[in-house]
Amino acid sequence: MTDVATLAHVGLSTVSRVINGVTTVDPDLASRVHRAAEALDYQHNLTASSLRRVGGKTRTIGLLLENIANPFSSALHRGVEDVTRPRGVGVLAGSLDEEPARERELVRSLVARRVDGLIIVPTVNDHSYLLSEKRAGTAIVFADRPPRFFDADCVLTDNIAGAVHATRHLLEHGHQHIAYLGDLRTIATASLRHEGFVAALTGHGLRVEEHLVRLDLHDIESAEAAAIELLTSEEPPTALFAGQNLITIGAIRALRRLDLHHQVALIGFDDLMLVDLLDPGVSVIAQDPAAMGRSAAELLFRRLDGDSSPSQQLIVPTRLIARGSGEIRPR
Amino acid sequence: MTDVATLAHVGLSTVSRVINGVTTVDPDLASRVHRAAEALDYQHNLTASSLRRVGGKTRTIGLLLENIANPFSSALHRGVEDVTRPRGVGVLAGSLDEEPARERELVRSLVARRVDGLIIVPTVNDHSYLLSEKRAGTAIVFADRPPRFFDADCVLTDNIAGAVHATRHLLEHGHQHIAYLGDLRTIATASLRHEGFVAALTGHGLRVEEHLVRLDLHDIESAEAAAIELLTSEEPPTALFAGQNLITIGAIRALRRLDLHHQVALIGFDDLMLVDLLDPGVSVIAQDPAAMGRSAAELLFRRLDGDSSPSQQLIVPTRLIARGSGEIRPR
DNA sequence: GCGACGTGAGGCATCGTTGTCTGAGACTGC
DNA sequence: GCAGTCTCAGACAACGATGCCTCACGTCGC
Repeated sequence: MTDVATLAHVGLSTVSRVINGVTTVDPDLASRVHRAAEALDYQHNLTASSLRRVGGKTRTIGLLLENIANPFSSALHRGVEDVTRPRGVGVLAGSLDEEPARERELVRSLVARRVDGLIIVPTVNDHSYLLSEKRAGTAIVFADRPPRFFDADCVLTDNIAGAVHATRHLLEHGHQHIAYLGDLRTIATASLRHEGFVAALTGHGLRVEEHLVRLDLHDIESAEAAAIELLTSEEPPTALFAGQNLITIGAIRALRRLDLHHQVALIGFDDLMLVDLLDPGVSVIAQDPAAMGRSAAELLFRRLDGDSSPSQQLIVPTRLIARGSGEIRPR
Repeated sequence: MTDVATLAHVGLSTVSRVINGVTTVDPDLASRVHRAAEALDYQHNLTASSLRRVGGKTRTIGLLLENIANPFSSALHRGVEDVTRPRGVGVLAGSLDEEPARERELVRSLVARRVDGLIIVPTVNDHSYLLSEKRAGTAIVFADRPPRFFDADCVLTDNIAGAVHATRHLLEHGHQHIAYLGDLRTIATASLRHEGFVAALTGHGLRVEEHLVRLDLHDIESAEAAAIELLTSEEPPTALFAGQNLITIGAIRALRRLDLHHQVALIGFDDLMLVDLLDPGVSVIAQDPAAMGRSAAELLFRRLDGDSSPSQQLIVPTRLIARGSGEIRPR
């Protein structure tokens, strides 16, 4: 910048003014500055700029996802990007892999980089560790899962309503023995879905058959194994409700392996690509991760723009997509 | 930091030394500094630090992908993350959506943030615009697609070999009339795959039947339409080779719509989730995007660590996964 | 006992910017 | 013609850290 100033025969401040588009600069000087900047291929340094600027915004936010590579997370990421990009804000994303230590470690490193805000799909079950960051002025929004012991905006899927919807759908198709395959109980969304499942059954005057409930499944293999075990047991279910997309895949595999995919009903929570091409097509409770990402980013920017109203909870509705597997009736 | 120094009754430099783990500090002073930092919940400011440090590394890299949300890109992203994380390096990722203007715009914004390096899956067909960044010391690695008019490391899939492999596989199963459905010709990988297809046919003594070649397909819908058109034409192909995953999905849809999925063979380039559960399973040429991401990141760090040897081209092999659809014989 | 030397702490300039202050010069109104 | 006002450019300090230099102090050798 000094070099540009020297070459253009102007003061340092004038260069700064020109770069920042201040209008009260003589057009002649401005064009000299531009030519000099061009000649030296000068690149504005945003880090130095945000260091000096009042408020010190870095125009960068942090995004903590379960796993960047999974379709739900990456769709959410894209939703966030669609909102940040027009504002010229960068996104530093990281995967937590359900490890609480990583969440804390990544938050630390993002705070050290002085991100303006954080969007977190949390794994930790106590977020009081974020209090000091919040006091320091970092805006924080939670997505998909709510914060615990901490007050912040969040964007959630209506997990209970979705699970109730799925379960009722199966009940309405005549099923009395519905199995539930769920993710780790430590994951808030997983326990809410389980809750919805239980609520729908009891609301329908049925008892939950505990032998048909399998929790703490976290990958395709364990879900497949659990489903096979259930389906080959003495009192097998006539329908399966899979609490999450990898579990749904495991369930599909199990049903096909046992050649029961036309007999036993299946509904999965969260949509999957290509399942419409299977026979039968897999019915799902679809979430809208891209919408969640967009909403989370919008909430974050509202805070960054100075909104200090009480924290909000946004609920994104789910929708049932009937494709065949959820409409199979019991024999 | 000044506050910490005051509270701990030490000099500013000592605080800096303690924070940076310099060992020549009196343990007594060090613990006083740590206590003071704790009490004030002091957070190290990495941006200011990298501004002052010699070399000025920000410990952040930029990653430009086709679209963060697509499975290939997000797997590559995860591969990059797995290498950057242990080094405490952050990743700023962005989607280009095949728009050259976005590539230049994003590179600009990343350079303004003074990233240490860039990993680019390019859309632009002239990368000479990167010369000044390279001179300024930004390490640059290309992934999936090579740079043009610019010298840099790159990590590529063996597109020609993969396409040859797929085509030969179909030829070996007796097909003489193979259709090719390809992505935008402006995309380097797409044109290489087409090239491989042509090479395999001519190498087998066959002419390319131009009426069976459809290029510039970029989404599911256009691919499906093109496939339907081919399959319902007067001289329909007995096998399809789909040049990319969305095209493969379009082809699957078309075959099912026409109920030809058990008659007409199909091989897709790039693997897809769940296609093993379809009937028939879809045979594919699988790439390894996570490995590409890891390799790209490793090449980048080698440069950042000072390696200045001539630029390398790393070729990641593909592998054919036979699942049924590619093994259908012509009638 | 004194100078040379090694060790570790503090002072100060500095990284690349921007915000504030000052002042030169033009312009207006009486 | 002069005071007052307005406009715009440049000098300078500061953002939060680190690198270099200096200096105090203790140790060692002669």
